Amino acid sequence: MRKRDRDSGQGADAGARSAFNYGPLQNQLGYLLRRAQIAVFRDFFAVFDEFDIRPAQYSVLTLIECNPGLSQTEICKALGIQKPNFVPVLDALEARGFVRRASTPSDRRSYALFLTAAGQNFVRKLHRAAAKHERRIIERVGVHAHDCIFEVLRNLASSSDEER
Amino acid sequence: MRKRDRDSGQGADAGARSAFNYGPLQNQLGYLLRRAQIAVFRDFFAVFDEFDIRPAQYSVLTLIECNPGLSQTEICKALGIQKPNFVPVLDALEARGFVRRASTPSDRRSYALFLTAAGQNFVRKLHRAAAKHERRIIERVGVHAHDCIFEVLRNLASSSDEER
DNA sequence: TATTGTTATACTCTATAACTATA
DNA sequence: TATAGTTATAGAGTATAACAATA
Repeated sequence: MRKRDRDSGQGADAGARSAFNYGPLQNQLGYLLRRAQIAVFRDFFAVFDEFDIRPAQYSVLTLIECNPGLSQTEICKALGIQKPNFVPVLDALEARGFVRRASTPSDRRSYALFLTAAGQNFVRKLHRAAAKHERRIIERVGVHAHDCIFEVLRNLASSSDEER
Repeated sequence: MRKRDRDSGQGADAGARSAFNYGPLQNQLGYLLRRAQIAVFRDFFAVFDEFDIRPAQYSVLTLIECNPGLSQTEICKALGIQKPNFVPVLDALEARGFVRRASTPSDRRSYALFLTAAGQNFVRKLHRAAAKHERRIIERVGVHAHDCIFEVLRNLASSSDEER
């Protein structure tokens, strides 16, 4: 069965655009941001399915790759994760042999985090998948729009950093 | 390999801008979209705190307001919510006297949803708060960027509608 | 047989308090 | 005393199977 074009048969609305009136929601950034993020993550999951990796795990691996030796607290701060919630995430990545908790001589409370050789190899594959995913998005919205939106999103995202 | 030269003695990084290297994440829409959405929702919560209303509840009230008489299934379709998850959401709004489940004569399985008078009054207050929230965002990113980003976000969001 | 609203359930994500071992 | 990592726990959000009433 098709969509159930509730507003009778006008061919004008040919694209079978959603028949609902979203009112003020249509002009509210928060709502659109959430819907867009869900849609983009859906594509992310499709591309990363074969690797059994979630967005948060990918960002953790990338951050450790680009900043070897960071502590757990620092990674948490960088990604906006709570320390207690980060423990099982890291445990899983360590159990799969991608990350190493190295004890630090200077402060025996904390660990310095590193990718293993397997982890480095793995994250390179992930980056290739991520690039493919990103190309699909650019193809959809256009290069110019893609560039333009980044500036705005970085601006918005940084507003939450400020209050810390 | 370099060993944590990050926190040598830098006064150079005066702005205390984040000292982390985000690598490829900086150029990935999914990551930025998530961070931006979290930041925007944080402001939403601040503005809506006094009303004890969450984003999903606000969107439900708005959709019923703009489309009186819709069934639960239709609301779910419009907002991308699973039917079982929608039941407690609606229960709460009904318990607070904002929404009415009206039995429909034509199909006795389904309810037609309407706002009560109190609900209509309440949602108007919410819209005013939402407008205030939106003005804060526009003030931050600029009118032009705000307009530009909407087009792209709607495009992205609609990509998930298509596959249903 | 199919659909509407519902219950039950499970899994993820997120948030907070409190513990331990170090500092 | 303060901090790093950890444990336990509780609350949202999300997903699926299955049921009763109705179509």
